[in-house]
Amino acid sequence: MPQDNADLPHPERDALQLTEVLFALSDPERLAIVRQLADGPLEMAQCHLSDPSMPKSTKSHLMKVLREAGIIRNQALGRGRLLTLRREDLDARFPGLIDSVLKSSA
Amino acid sequence: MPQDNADLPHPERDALQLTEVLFALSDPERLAIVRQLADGPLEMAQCHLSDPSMPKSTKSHLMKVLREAGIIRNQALGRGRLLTLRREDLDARFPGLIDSVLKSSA
DNA sequence: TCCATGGTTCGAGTATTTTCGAACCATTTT
DNA sequence: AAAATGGTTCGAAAATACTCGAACCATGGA
Repeated sequence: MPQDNADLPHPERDALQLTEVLFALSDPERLAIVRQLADGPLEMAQCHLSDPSMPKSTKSHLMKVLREAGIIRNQALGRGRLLTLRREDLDARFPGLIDSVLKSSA
Repeated sequence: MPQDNADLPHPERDALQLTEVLFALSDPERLAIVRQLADGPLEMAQCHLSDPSMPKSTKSHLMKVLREAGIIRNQALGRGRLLTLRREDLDARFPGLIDSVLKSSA
């Protein structure tokens, strides 16, 4: 019986709030995650943080803030999680924002 | 003896931090202030907040966060203060960022 | 079926931000 | 010089956010 629940809530495109997005991006660790996802989806286990010894609950919380802001999609994949930057939604809602943030943080 | 002290510290252009800027912009009240300054400098007394009854110490603190992030300049003018969006510094450091934020919040 | 792997959730403690009054400072006006 | 105007700074209290262990959940492999 695959795909029971384990599905996390994601805000609709139209519900994305600029200030929430900016807040989520204002943390260096979260921004680093977003940058890793800029080149395409990544399994969460392959998404590494600056501090490799960080507890998984903390890592999970970082992802939650990004997901609830609508910046990333977090879906079940095998026994792990696939993270995707919601670039199309972000571009539609806040044109140029993600591009400039990614370029500025390069 | 005019212009004794009363001069606040402002970060140099090169010292601006993207995450600090994003954080400062992530508050609705602060973002609203930035939008008012988009059309040119404004005397602080003429810069109105969503809640007109907000104490002046709170207003001053909002300005402090924006100033310390390097988003606005706050200089003495007469018996008040002149607020200026540091658009050139921001554009030089984070091309397109302020434009997209201003457009997205319009 | 049992176990290992990868993650989420919850709760409590900690740290950071926000809020706001009181005190203070500078400039202009009277 | 005194008072009014416009702001900053300093605490301290309240609200938010972060951190992390423990418990739990789902999937895949032995």
